[in-house]
This record gives sequence, C-alpha cells and structure tokens, in this order.
Amino acid sequence: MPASLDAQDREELMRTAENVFREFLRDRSLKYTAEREKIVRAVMNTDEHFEAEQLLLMMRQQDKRVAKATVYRTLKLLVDCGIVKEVHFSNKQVHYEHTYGGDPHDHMVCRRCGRIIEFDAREVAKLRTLIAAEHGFHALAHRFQIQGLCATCTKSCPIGLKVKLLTGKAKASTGRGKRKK
Amino acid sequence: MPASLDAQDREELMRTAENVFREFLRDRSLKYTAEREKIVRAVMNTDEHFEAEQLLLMMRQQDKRVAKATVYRTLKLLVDCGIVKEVHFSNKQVHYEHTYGGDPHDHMVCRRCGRIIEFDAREVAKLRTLIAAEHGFHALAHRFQIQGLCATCTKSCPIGLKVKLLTGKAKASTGRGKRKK
DNA sequence: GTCAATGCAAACATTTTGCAACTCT
DNA sequence: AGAGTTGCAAAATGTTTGCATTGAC
Repeated sequence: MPASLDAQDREELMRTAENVFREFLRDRSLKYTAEREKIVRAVMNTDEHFEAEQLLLMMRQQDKRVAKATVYRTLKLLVDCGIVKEVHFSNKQVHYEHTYGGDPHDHMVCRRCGRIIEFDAREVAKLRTLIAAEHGFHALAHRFQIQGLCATCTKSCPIGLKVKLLTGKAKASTGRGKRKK
Repeated sequence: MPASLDAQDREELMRTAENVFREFLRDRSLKYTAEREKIVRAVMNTDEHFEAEQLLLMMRQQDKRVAKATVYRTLKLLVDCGIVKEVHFSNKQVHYEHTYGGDPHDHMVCRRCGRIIEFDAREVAKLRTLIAAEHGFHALAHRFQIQGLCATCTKSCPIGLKVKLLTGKAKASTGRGKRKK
C-alpha cells in the first residue's frame, strides 16, 4: 500500500480512481451519485485494510454520512470495478482494501500475534497463470494468504514445539490448556 | 480428493483419522464423545467441500443426529487438529473439507459458472515457504484460490470482451445491463 | 465424582432486502 | 420524466453462547 504518497500524488490518484469508477458506472447505465463519490474518496483515503463498519465510522467522523446499506452496496460495485479487493482474514466480516494505484500484494498472517505483513504478489501471479493454463483455465485474479509465525513469534516459540495457535481459535487463546503427557 | 478409494482403504483412513482426533483430544484433556465420533466419521465420508449445515443434514439423513452447535464446535476442533481445512469460496458461510489422507490441493473457481477445480498445491507450498523466509516468517499453511474462467466458459466468452462476472455479484447476474458506448 | 460436552433456544454480528422518498441523467 | 439510488428499519444468514442436563474418564 502506497502510504508514502504526498498530498499531490494522492489527489491525482483519487481523481483517476474516481474517473475509473464513473466510467464503470456509465458503462452500465448506473449513476454517479454524491454518496458513491463520498465512498470512493473515503476508500482511496484508506491505506489499511478495513471493514464496512469501519469505513462507515470513518466517514461519519468526517461528516461524510451515508447509510450503512449504501456502503455495502457501493463496496460491491467497487469490487466489480476492480478498485477494491476483498480480503478474508477471519471468518467473520469481509475486509476490504483499495488496490488502485498500488503494487499488487498478498498477505501473510501471524497465527500467534495476528500481525499482517504484505508481500509482492508478482511471483504468485506468475504461478497462478501457469497453473491455470495447465487446466485450460483463464486466470483473472487470485487470493493468497500465508499463515505462520512472524519473525518475532518464531524467536519466542522454537520451531517444533507444539503451541496453541489461533487457527480456528477454538478457545485456544484462553491459555488454560492443561496438557498431560 | 481421493474419491477413488475402495471401501477397505476408506475404512482404514477413517480409523487413522479417528485415532488422530482421539489423541488430539486426549492431549488436551478433552473427551472423545459419541457425537464427536459421529462427526469425524461423517466428515471423513465426505469427499466434497461442505458447509456446516450440509454436514448436519447429511448426518440427519443417516440418523446420526447431533445438535447444530455441536457440529460447529467439533468442526473447530477438527480444524485445529488438522484433519479439516476451512475453504472460503463465497463471503457467506465457511466451507470445509477434510484433508486427511488426501494430496494437498488448492482451488480454482470459475467466475462465470462457479465450477470449482482442484489442483496440486505443491508448487504453491514451495513458493509460500520461499516468500515467508524472505520476510523472516515461518510458514505453516496457506490459502490459495485462483479466480478466472474455466475452459468451457473461456470458449463461449472470448478473452478481451468485458463480461459480467460473478465477482462480488452486485446483482451483476440480472443481465439487463444495456451498455452504451 | 468431576469436569467437560451436549442440546436447545436465545443471542449475535454482519450483511441483505423491501419500500417510499428522492435524485441523477 | 424515468430509471436508478438512498435511507431506514426489518429480515435474513451464519455462527456463537448461556445454561441446565447428561456423559466420559
């Protein structure tokens, strides 16, 4: 995520994203409303992953109020449009991130501390195309996520030792597992 | 998925899976109950991806009744135990599949017809380890999914043509998009 | 006998929907 | 003018939880 953009680049990116969205809508005879504009702008101003609810809150704080339903409806359009991507970290809500103007990346999630690290997705994209081709498939996109232990957690938790991780997190975190044996 | 197992191999696999689960439970001072046994067995008898609800139904049809809550609780344990893996196709329910005794694979989803194809995950696993290492990460697992068009749909839908796909499926399927231009 | 597991229903959280009022184009 | 959009609240979904009862070890 291009968190290091200066204000000018950001404004530039914003504008082109808006245009892409507007054109996408026009192509489908949909309307570019004030609410949709507020939402694209809010999304483009977010460099982190976010949930629908968070976006809504953020927008409220900036007095860009829209209905929750509108946020959900618009996020779907933005996904279809390719400006936003869904990310599935937990089994609960969907997370979103805008992918417009940034380098494609995927995520690595630490099962111990939950930290999320992004990495360049180009190798993955290459592999996906290859695999797809082998199956007569035409790849358009992928979802990839590596789960494991981050550097810090690896240190404090020697490999080979069976620890309770936050997999399906079946109350694994209560840490009162009196294992015998 | 090893759908081609004969009855004997299947029974063999079933038994070892049960043992793995039993041991997993014992290690944590949890109990191997009749319900849990029913559930592992049902899971191991399923070679397709399934949702919690489907498993429940299937079990009911075979008069292996358990409460829905028990299914959810047990599936979590099975995930932690490594016998079952969560698969996230849609944004709705979680799908599960048992991964015990089968070759590791990932999925390819056709955005047009929804077809799901499995492919060998070994290359992906290699790549994940590599990428993880580059970031001081210790990879334990991954989730990978390729989205695109299957062979059939690619034929009926020339590449380059913008079609309505079932991405976020924002009512994209109503097919009454009178595009202009 | 003890601690954990079950079943049930109620609770939850997130997302979707129906509909009247509104607004882009 | 008219088709699409909004906001709201209600509904729908999928999953989790509380608790009394039951069961494994």
